[in-house]
Amino acid sequence: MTRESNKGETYRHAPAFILLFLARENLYGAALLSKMQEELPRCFADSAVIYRSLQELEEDGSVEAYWETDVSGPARKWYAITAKGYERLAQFKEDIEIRKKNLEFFLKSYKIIVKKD
Amino acid sequence: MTRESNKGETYRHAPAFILLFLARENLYGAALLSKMQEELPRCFADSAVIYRSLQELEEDGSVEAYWETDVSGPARKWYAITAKGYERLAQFKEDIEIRKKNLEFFLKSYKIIVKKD
DNA sequence: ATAATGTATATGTAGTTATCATATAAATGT
DNA sequence: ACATTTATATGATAACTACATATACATTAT
Repeated sequence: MTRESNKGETYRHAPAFILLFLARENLYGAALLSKMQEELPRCFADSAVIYRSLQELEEDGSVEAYWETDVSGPARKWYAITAKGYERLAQFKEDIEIRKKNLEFFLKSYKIIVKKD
Repeated sequence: MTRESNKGETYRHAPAFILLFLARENLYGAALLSKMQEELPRCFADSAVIYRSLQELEEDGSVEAYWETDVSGPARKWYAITAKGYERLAQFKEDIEIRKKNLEFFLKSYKIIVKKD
């Protein structure tokens, strides 16, 4: 492998997980990142992934944004999931179920191969 | 999203799954691809992924190759997993367990959000 | 006043990965 | 001879990732 760096562990989950978190509550970018880092077993996101994915989701119409300027500190751009975002979230869910099955196939087969728990 | 094409669903599993299949039995590229397409819920691999990943794994020392020329049809390049390949497979297993947890987090949260089975 | 710090959004860019199409080659069928 | 089948391999473009860096505003310290 050219890739011995052990980097590149995000696996394109970003939009799916962002929509998931926004389905629970409206969030601005930095808060979204914090929540993900707290709650995900291994968080795949850094601020670049978050902000760029949010931009893409906004262009796509999956989320809507509004600025909060009346708080202390720099303005926050809050995001809310839209009807289209819920549709995409449902599609991601179908996709993730299949991906999970693939991973389960791997782990089941691995267990047989190494013959130990 | 710039990416409305609904393509790009491989998520970098290729080397992990190739090593898994080679841990069960030696295979040549085309046979490996067939097995994967049969056994994986959604196969992420096409022949380009298979052959390029096999090359990378060979350069890496994770697999060894030998040619079979005494069969009908074009020569087959068989692959066997090495000790180093088993090490990498074990690393992939650790990685996949965590990724599975992320997906389970997604599905569990999704279930709560949509409030239906 | 102004300099440093903290919070938040955003982008530059180089390296890596994925996709689809296409190329090469040998044996077999007609 | 020519097309078909099986098999390995690569070219080119698009997409994605990672880490660094930039921009901006407000608060706090000097």
